Parts: sequence; structure tokens; C-alpha cells
Amino acid sequence: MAYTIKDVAKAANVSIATVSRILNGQTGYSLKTKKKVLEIIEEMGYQPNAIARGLINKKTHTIGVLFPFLSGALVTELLRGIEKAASAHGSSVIVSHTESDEEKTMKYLQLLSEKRVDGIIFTSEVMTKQYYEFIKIMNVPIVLLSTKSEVFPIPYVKVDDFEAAYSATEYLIKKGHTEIGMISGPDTDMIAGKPRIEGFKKALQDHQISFDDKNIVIREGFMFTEGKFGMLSMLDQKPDVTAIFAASDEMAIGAMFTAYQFGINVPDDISIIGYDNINIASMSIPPLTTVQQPFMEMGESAGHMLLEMMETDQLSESRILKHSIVERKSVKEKI
Amino acid sequence: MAYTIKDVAKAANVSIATVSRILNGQTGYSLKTKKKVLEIIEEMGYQPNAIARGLINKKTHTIGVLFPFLSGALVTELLRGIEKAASAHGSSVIVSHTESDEEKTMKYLQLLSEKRVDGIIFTSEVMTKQYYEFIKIMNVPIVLLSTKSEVFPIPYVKVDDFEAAYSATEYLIKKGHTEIGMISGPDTDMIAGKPRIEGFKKALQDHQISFDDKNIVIREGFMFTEGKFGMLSMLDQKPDVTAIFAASDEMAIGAMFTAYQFGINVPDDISIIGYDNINIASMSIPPLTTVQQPFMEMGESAGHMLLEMMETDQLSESRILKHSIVERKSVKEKI
DNA sequence: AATATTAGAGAAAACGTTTACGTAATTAAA
DNA sequence: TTTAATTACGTAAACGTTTTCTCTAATATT
Repeated sequence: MAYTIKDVAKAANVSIATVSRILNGQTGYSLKTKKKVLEIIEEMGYQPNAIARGLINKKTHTIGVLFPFLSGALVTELLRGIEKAASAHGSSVIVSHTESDEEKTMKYLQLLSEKRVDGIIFTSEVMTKQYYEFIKIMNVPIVLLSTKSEVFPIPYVKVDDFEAAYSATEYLIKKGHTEIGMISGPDTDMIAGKPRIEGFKKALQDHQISFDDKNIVIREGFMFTEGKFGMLSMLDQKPDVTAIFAASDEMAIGAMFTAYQFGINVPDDISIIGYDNINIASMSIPPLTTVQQPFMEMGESAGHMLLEMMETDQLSESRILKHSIVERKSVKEKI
Repeated sequence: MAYTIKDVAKAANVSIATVSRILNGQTGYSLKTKKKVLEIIEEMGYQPNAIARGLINKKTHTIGVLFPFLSGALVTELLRGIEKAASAHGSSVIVSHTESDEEKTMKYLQLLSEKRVDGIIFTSEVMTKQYYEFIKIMNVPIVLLSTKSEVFPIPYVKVDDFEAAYSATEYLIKKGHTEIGMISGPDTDMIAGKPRIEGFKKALQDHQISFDDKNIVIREGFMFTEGKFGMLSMLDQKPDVTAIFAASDEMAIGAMFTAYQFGINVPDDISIIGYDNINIASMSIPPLTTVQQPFMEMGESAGHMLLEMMETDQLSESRILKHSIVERKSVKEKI
């Protein structure tokens, strides 16, 4: 059985109050007793019980993070940032994997609530009324990461998908391309789907390039396979395409895979730009030009924001982090 | 302020003991009171405080996981498995990112100890005496994941790296290759370095293929870049090489990258086999033949093992999970 | 030297549960 | 009916802290 503050107090011939004060850097003891107590603590290897502390302080120094999926480079980067921020502040991070399932999500929220976490980071998923109401009752701060809510007043950290898609498209246009296609995820996805499609459209429009259904193929998801087959459709529906904007790096690499199979050279025949800049982007052949999302910083920023909200007890300002275009070898000037 | 059991008790006109008994499925109350109490709980939205429970039960239903690095597909897969096992058991997972730093690791252990986690999973890193002693004093079960210890009696879950490397090499040999190189991580790495090198050597030896320094290039790490430059060295030191075993998928893909730059066709000119089977293995051109490590199951297995140890209070049996070879397109029969 | 102030310390309540023990009310056995 | 056994609760201690009082002893002020 681990030692308690009582054991320390007894061994040092002082009261537990004094030990507590010494431990918490308060006043009310002489240097001599401090030294003695500290020595005894060292000797016994006493460790304060954070559970007991949490009970009385109503602070657990723990935050909960909800991920809809627990795979992919994106997740680790976000998590790394969050963990960094939390740990700098002496807090721990509990991860939950909701699988985008309503019931599971509620179950996790329930669990986090019972564990009395100090705050919640909700990532990459749309915030429903049910979740929101629950968290409101929990009465802990929450921040959205890599997602946002139009209807609930919750601070978020993300990049502007519309803007980023616009930039990517414009980048292709500035390279002289006019026959540009997009391989997208579902347009019902209000976070990674719709906004990027809109950004793509707007960029074409602003540069007097006509847009119709042929310019875009919409797939069910954002994975490699979707990109692979998406490219097939694209080649079919728009054979004159010279540049493609893929809504994720995985899709871009899938598209490159198909291109390769068809003997189409990237970037000589077709240029491709991705989205995310996950680690594999630099490992493809050719290395992928892409829109960078600063995932690690996003995570870190969300972490700091949450910590800040925990302290100030009011809503923080949402943060839109800057995307940027990482130029590698998959896009080439149209001549 | 959230409701407590006292509020429930008062509203239901019973004692807190009765509420507690009802909540914990014990006996000692009438059906009528049970119904009333449950109704009130529902109505108030009362949530038991897991902190207070933890204090008295000495169980937090939380496990701590230590990762040396928090990036790469490997981590998410392991974590996914761990989370799955834990959540099936009603436990939560705290992740820590040690960066392979001794001081940080100790800091995290300290934190986990103060938080009174029920158990610890220690991943992908060598267990030092200092860590071990500390955890022994913490007096919680621990399992090693994707690593093992020769000196301390700690159950582990991993694949047999020696065996797996042997299989990979033998696979190349069976495809008719005799001029085989290995691109390895550091031979001082007792987990992912040395054993794989030994497996490689043994396979060559068992098939009467001579081995010398030319057959292997040793790099500082296991990342893409190491593979890229490793391949450069290999080509230089053993120009007649026809097949390569890379100690990680990232390295294999790095090697393929260099091959591509040199106009060397994989697999026509040189065959390459990787190690890990992370998601990018299926996305490369050509798709990578590789040794699969079942990361998700490893994580899950470790999770269950830990939970089991928490219950039985004795050491579980270590588990060696089966690797397998995933055949894709990067290895070709030597003709 | 007498008084006022301050430093050093302990006692005890509080945080929200679980649980051992005791007791009143109900049911079963005689 | 009377007694025995059981059921349905309530009381209070315990878990390991922090913190508010309170008190004594030491120091500072006049």
C-alpha cells in the first residue's frame, strides 16, 4: 500500500496540514520543518494522491479528446499537438474513439463526464445538438478541432477549407492549366467536402473557367481507394484534363497510382495537387505538391485554447490557422 | 454545480446508502424505492463522480500508455487496439509521449502514478532499470508492447523480429535471389535493429549464401530518408544486388524512391521487401510486398493482457503474435 | 516591561462516494 | 399470537487530500 500524507506527517512529527502546506508551496511552517518533511517524503517515496486532490479541488488535470477515427497520420499529428500543450500544463490526455457512432460518442461523453475531465476537444466530426446539450450540462469547456459548428457557440481551430481549396485551384490555374478536375469526398460532408468543392468552383469562376459536372468526381470518402477509382472516372468523364485537385493526399496518391497504371506521367501529362500534407506526401513518386494543414499546431493550439478556457471560464476566440502550399514535384507548368 | 448522491437521496427521501446500493446493483431496497430513485436520477441527470468512487475503491478504470514517438501509422494502430480493449472493459486510456527521453519518461510515470492509473502499457522502447524500479514501487501491472525485456520479468506482446526477418529473407531466397542486401536501422537497437539483422544473416547462412559487410547497410533510424540514402549506399557497395530486405516499410519506400531516380525498375531490376505493413505499403508504386505486423491486434492483446493482470494480480503469459508476408508487387522471381 | 503583531502549527470539516454495522419493519415459522 | 428470520433501510466511518479556523509561541513595537 502506498504511503499517504498521514504516514509522512506521523514520521515527521507534524500534522497533515503542515505537510500539505509544504507540498503546495504555501506559508505557515519553518524552514527546519520543511526540510525535515521533504527529507522524509524523499525517503519514503511518498506520492500525493491525485484522486484525493481532484475530489477536493474539483480539478482532475485531465482532458478528454474524441476522435471519430483512430488511424492515419492526421490523428497522430493532432494528438501530438494536443498532448504537447496538455503536458506543458501538467495535464493528461484521455483519447476516445467514437467511430462516428452516435451511441458510442454519447457513451464516451458520459464516461468523460463521470471522470470529471476538465475539458473536451472534439475533433473532425460534426457537433450534434445531442452532444452539445450533454456537454453544456457537464459544464466543462470544449473546443472543436478540425471542424466547426454553425449553430452552436463553440470555439474552433481549423484551417479555412474554402480558402485552401481556392488556393490550390488557383495554384493550378497560375501554372497555366485550364482543364482542371477535382476528385472530392462527399459533398454532404460539411467540413471536408462541401467547402472544398465550393472553393474549387469559386476559383474557376473567378478566373473565367467554366465549370460543369465533368469537372468534378464525388466519392464516398477520402481514402486511397477513393482516389484510385475517382481518377478512373475523371479520366473517363474529362479526357482532356491536365490538372487535378484531390481533396486529400491519400486520394491524390490514389489518383497517381491510376495514372501510373494508364501510363500517364505525373506531372508531364497531368499535374496533381493534394490536400493535407501528411507524411506520405513526400514519399510518393513523384513527391506530392499539396496544401499543407498544420495539424500539429492545430492540435497544440486547440490544447492551449482549452486550457485557457479552463482558466478564464469564458469562450476563447476561434482560430483559423494558415494553410500553405508545399511545392514538390507533382505539378508542372502547362506549356 | 453538478448533483451529488446527496441531492438524489434528499429528493427521493432515502439515505445516500440506499442510492449507492441501487446504483451498484446490490441488494437491500424495495422495488418501489428503486424505481423512485431511478426516476429522480434520470430527471436530475445525476452522474456519479468517478473521482470519489476511485478514492474509495482504489480503482480509477484508467490505464496509461507510453509512446516514445507519436507519429506514424504504427502508433495509431497500436492505440486503436489498446483503446478497443480498454473501452470494452469500461476503462479509459491516457496517452503519454516520452520522445524516448529518460527524464520525460520518468515525469510521465510520476504523473501516471499520482493519477493512480490501474495499469501501464509501455511501447516500443527499452525498459530501463530506473523505469522498472519505479513501476514496481507504483505496484501496478505493466505490459510491454512491441518490445520486450531480457532482464525484467514483464509480460510482453510482440512479433518475433528474428523470425519475421528470417521469413522475409527466405522469401527472397525462395524467389531465386542470391545477391541480397539489407537496409537496416541501428544495430544497437535491441528491438527493431539487432534481431532483424540476425534473422537476415541466419536465413542467408541456412541457405548457403555468404554474408559480409557488403550485404548490409546500417542507418541511424527507420524513416523514409534513411531508406533513401541507405539505398544509395547499397547500390554503391553491392552493385550486383537483386533483392533487398528493408527493416521498415518507410525505408523500403525510400529505397524505391532512390531506385526510381536511378532508373532502376522495381521489381524488374531489383526486388524489395519491407517490414510492418503500414497503410502506405499498399499505396506505393509498385505496391509493397512486406512483412505484416498485426499492430491493431497487438494493441488489443496488450490491452486485454493488462486488464487480465489487473484482475488476477499475477503475471500473464507473454504473447508472440504471428507475422505474415503480404505479397504485393515489389518482389519478383529471379529468372 | 507590557502590549500588539506575526509566524508556526494543529484540529476538524469538507469533497462524493462505498460499506460495515445497527435497527425497525415486515414476513415466515412455531 | 409469539418468536425467529428476513428485508429494507439509515448512520457513520473511511478513502487521502485541502483549507478554514483557532491557538500558542515568538518577535516587534511602544
